[in-house]
Formats: sequence, structure tokens, C-alpha cells
Amino acid sequence: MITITLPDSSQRQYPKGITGLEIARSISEGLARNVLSVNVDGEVWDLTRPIHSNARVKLNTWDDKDGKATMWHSSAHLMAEAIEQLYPGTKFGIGPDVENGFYYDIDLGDRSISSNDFEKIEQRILELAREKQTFHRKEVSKEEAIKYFAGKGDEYKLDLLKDLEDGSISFYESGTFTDLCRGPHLPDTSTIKAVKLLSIAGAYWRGDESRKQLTRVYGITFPKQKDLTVYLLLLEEAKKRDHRKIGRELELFAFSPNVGQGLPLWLPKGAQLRENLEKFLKNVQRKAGYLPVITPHIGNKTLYVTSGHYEKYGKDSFQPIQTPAEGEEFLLKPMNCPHHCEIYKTRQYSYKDLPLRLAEFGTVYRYEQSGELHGLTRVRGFTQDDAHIFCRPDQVKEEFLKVMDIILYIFKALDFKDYSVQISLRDPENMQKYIGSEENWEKAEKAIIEAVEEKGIKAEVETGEAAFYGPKLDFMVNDALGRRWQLGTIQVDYNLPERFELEYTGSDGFKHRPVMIHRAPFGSMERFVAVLIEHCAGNFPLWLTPEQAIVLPISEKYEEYGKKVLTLLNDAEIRTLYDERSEKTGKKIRDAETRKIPYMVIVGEKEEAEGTLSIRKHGAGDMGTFTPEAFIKLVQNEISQLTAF
RNA sequence: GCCGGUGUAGCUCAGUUGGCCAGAGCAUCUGAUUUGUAAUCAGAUGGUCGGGGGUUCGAAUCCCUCCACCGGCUCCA
Repeated sequence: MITITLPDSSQRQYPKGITGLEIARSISEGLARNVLSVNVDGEVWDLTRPIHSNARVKLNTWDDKDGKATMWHSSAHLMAEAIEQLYPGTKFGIGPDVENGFYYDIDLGDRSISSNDFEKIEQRILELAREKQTFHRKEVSKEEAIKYFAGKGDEYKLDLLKDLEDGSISFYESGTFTDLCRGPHLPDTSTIKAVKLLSIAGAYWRGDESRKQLTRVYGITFPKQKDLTVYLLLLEEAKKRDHRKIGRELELFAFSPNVGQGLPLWLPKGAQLRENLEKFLKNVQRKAGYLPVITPHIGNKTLYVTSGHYEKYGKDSFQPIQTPAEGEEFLLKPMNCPHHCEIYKTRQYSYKDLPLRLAEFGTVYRYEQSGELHGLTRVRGFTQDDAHIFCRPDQVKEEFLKVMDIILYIFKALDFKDYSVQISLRDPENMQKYIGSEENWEKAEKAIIEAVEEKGIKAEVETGEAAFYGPKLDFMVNDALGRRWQLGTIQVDYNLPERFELEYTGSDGFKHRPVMIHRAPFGSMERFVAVLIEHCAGNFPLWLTPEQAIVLPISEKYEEYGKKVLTLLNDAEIRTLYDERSEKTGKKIRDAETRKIPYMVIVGEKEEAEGTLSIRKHGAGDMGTFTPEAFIKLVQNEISQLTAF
């Protein structure tokens, strides 16, 4: 007998070799019907795999992440089987589960498929699912595996096999499809009740641009038809939050092919919003000891040769600007750091002068590949809320903590709760690609890890993701459709101080090299506004929103009073508009609601006579009658509540 | 940059297999209306059907090419 410990810590005795499915059945028949896979000591197993020793066991259903993953991974196999039957001779790459569904990379040879073919494939998948196919795990030797896929002519699986060790290789057979796979899988396919193929895309084999591009088919499956319906509805809802759609509807920004791809035009309301954000951060930074600087949009090419950026990115950037002077060339600045280094060099520093924090909302231009451009989140001209902190090596950690405070303060102010944090460190296998001394790297990496721990933040550590010049810490937020974007970033840099020969005099009287920290809490104004829009679906916090109130006169007869109210509110620094169209009040309200203006101020006969205002709140409805003073106070209170913490 | 998709008025979309002068709603403008908490009525303006080339008696519709956008891949100093 073995002892199985369940998640609620209860323990049960079972004969050796019991399977997850049998354990489920011993608990309840219902559970046995719904269970998809089993976690055995933290590892996900097939439900049919015998358990031979004492273990902690968790039965995964659709409500568990691992349960979904098992279902989707099995669905990928099923889709592959369907495709192989419909398109014989197809070669298969990899087919994993992902956050929302699964995909399979396939090579169709000379043929191609498009979304028009989805229905036919979906139908076939459902037919196969109904056959209640079982997944059969088979341990095979490397030799056998190679023989099988060589016979099938599938070079991708052969390529994968190269990196696998003999003895650790398993096949899964289901229906007519056999795949190289470590599992786990569903006991059988009958739990897959609804299928939707989502999209088709090109994907390079092994993520390598220089290799062949395969066709990637994305799909998702569900245990109930209703789950699929709900999911599709959710997707529709998410699309309504798309910042590109809201940006157009609320007249925040636009693009023009005549200006150029990826070069946003900020419309008056968008500019107002952005200005409010800038003011907010400038205020925070002033208190945190940052000194504002301003540098030009272009710089002599030699500046970037010195920084090393020209060598690395020159070919793929906007090309140099010629001048009438022979051989003179300028570059649109792709980053602000070299300029800030030159500012540093304008004087001498004692160790007591550090840290020096230079801040600039600096607009930079990068020639991103055309396929990369995406609304405001990825553009070719953007403004970084940039600052560079020049400090002593012993100050890195403290400065890091202070920057983190700013970023966390901003996220809190804007109610960003679902962010993730990533620490990017060196790749220990590949140390020669990094610049800077071993000692400083260690110090900086340690400082970042400790700073994150001190703040009690959960961060993913990614080795090999550091920039060549230093480790970094990134704050990422998801957009409406779950795509992850980097916003705030803090990066340690040993490269530029070296290249620009930056110095300070230490207490020992010798010259030392300062450490440079790049940081941008928003990341860029463009991307931040994009994510902010999707976060609040265009309903910006009152203090940020470009239009805070609108006066709606019942008819032209109340124009005099209405205009008086307008002036009063604007004088009280409430950004207020006036709707003077000869429309009915219902229409004016509807339009103001659509424009997501927080407060509607309705004035008519009664209000004029009493000197009052009828207030309606966006999304909430009629709030009743206020004196102008009471309303101003209401707005001011709401703003101070939102910005005080 | 690569793979796949899309492109009709400012916006959202009709326009079956090529065939009268390309339509609708909203928005805009004009007029009427003077309105009380999510759409007043009437009229008008607005399109080289993304650009260019081709096939055809005839192209929004078929073919080629370029451009832009969308979903991914790769990239992101």
C-alpha cells in the first residue's frame, strides 16, 4: 500500500500502482468524469499512469491551470491528427498549450491553408474527439524514435530528437497520430466538446529568423459548448477596450500615412491627457531629487559612434542626416543617454555630489521593423520619461529602491494591479558577451535581487535576458487581449560611463567611474497611455481625464446662466465644456456619456432661478441638485482622494 | 523584415455568381424645433470602391504589383 496525500492534507491508502483516475473514482464518480490530469509531487502526470510510491496528489479539472493545459495540449495532438488526415504528408514542428489554448507549427510543403479551412478542420477535430480516442504513452529508444520519424520524413521531429537523451524519450499515440511528446495527456478525447481555431500565422522554426518559417495554427477547446460561447463573448468585449479603437473614438491620437508609419499624432484631448501625466510625474520626480534637463532631437553621428550604438543599430535605424558641410552627419536621437553623459561631463564631481539624477521627457526615433508597429504600444517616434542616475557603486541598491518607489507609486495611483516584474540577469554560459567588471556585475545583480525582496515583490528571474551593458528590472502590464508590454524599466549600465570616460573624485583623491542607471517609470508616454486606455476602457481617473465636466443647457434660453457656470467651473480649474447645440437634453446626455465625460452639469429654468446645478455622473446617473460651490468641492475632494496615498 | 488576413463616405457596415448613375445608419452642414437625465424632424453635402497596372464590350467584384492596417513570428538600444 502507498499513502496518497490530497491538497486538503487528508491521507488515503491505496494499492501500489494506483492511477490518478482510480483515485478520482474512489472519491466520486463526478470527479472521475471531470478530472483531466493529476499532479504527483508537483509534476503533471497522465491519469492512467501508475503511482508507485507515497505522494502528494492533486487532481486537476478544468478549473485548474494544469487541467486546462492538459486539455489544450491534448487538443493540439488532436488538431495535428485532423490536419494529417486532411493534408497527408504534413510535417509537424511543435504543438504546445499556451495561455489561452494551443497551437501547432506545421509544414504543409507546397500547400497552404487559410482561415477559410478552419471550419473543415474544426469539424474533423470534433469527429475525432467523439471517437473517444485514448492517448497511449510509449517509452522508446532514441534509435527507434529516429527510425520512426526518418521513415515519415519529418525533419523537424528529427531535429528535436537531436537534443534529447536516450532513455528520456516517449511517444504518445492517439488515433492515427503518433507524436514525440513527454505528455501528459487526457485519458481520452471525449472531454473535448467545443473547438475553435483562432488564427493562423507564420512562425520561424525554433524561433530563428534565419530558419524556415512554418505555419502556426492557433486554437482553443472547451469541455462545454457554453464555455466557448462565453470565451468568444469575452474576446469581443476585450476588443472594445482596444486603445486604437478608443483612441479614435475619444479623439486622443491618430496616424496619417502622409506623416509616416508608426508616427503618432496627438490630438488636443490626447495631448491634454499626456500633459497631465507628465505634470504628475514631473512633480513626483522633483520631490525625489531629479533635475530636469533638455537636449536636442538630433546629435552628431560621432556621439553614437562613441556610445557604441551606431555600430550595433546604425544600419537598421533612420539614416544619418546630411548637412551642407562636407562629411558632417547627424542622427535622430534613438535614446537620450549619450546626451545626458555629455551633460555629466560639463563639470567635475566629488563623490559627495553623487547621485546626480538627470531627467528629461525625451523624444526618440527608432526605425522599428514595419511588422512590429502596433498602435501606440510600438511606434517609431516616442517620448521616454527618461532619467539617468549617475551614482557610486555603493549607491546602486539605494537608488534602485528609490526608483522602485516611484514606479510602484505610479502604478498605485493609476490602479495597475496586474503587473508582473522581471529581473534580467547575465547568461552564465555566455559571459564574454557582457561588458563591465565581474565585481560590479555581481554587486548590481545582488542589489536588484535584494531591492526586489525588500519591497516584497514577486519577480521572475530571467537569466540571459540582461542587456550587454548591465542587468535590469522591468515592470510589465497586460493589454486587453492579454499581450504583455514592458512599461517601467530600471537598467544598470557600466558601458556608457566607460565609453564616455565619466569620472568623479573619491574620498581617496583618485578618479573613479560612476555607475549609470537608466530608468523610465512609464517606459514611454505612448505605450503607457495605450495601456492606460485599455486598463480603464477610456474612463480615465478624474484628475487625468482631458474633459472633466460639460455644461448642458436645457435650451438656448439658459445660455447666459450656463456660460456663467462654465466660467465659474473653468476658473475653479475644472476642465469644462459647453454643449450649445439645439438638441434635446436626452441627446446631449447621451453624447456626453459616449464621450466618457465624468460630470454632466444640467442647467434650466429651475437651476437658473435657484442658482444651482443638476449633476449627473458618467455611468452612474442623476446625483441631484448642487450649489456651484458644493459641486466644485465634490470634484476637488474626489481628485484629492484619488491622488493622495 | 517574414507568414496569413483585411481594405467601399469621417465612423460602422450592405453591395450574391463581373452588368443601370455604388447604397444605409451615425457624424457633418442647412432649416424647423426651445427641448429636463442615453438618440426631435426634414433636407443637403460627402466615395477615382487603398494606389497603380492588366484581363474584359463592361471591374468595387477576376489577375499582377505597391501601400496601409489587423493577427502572429522575429526584433525592441
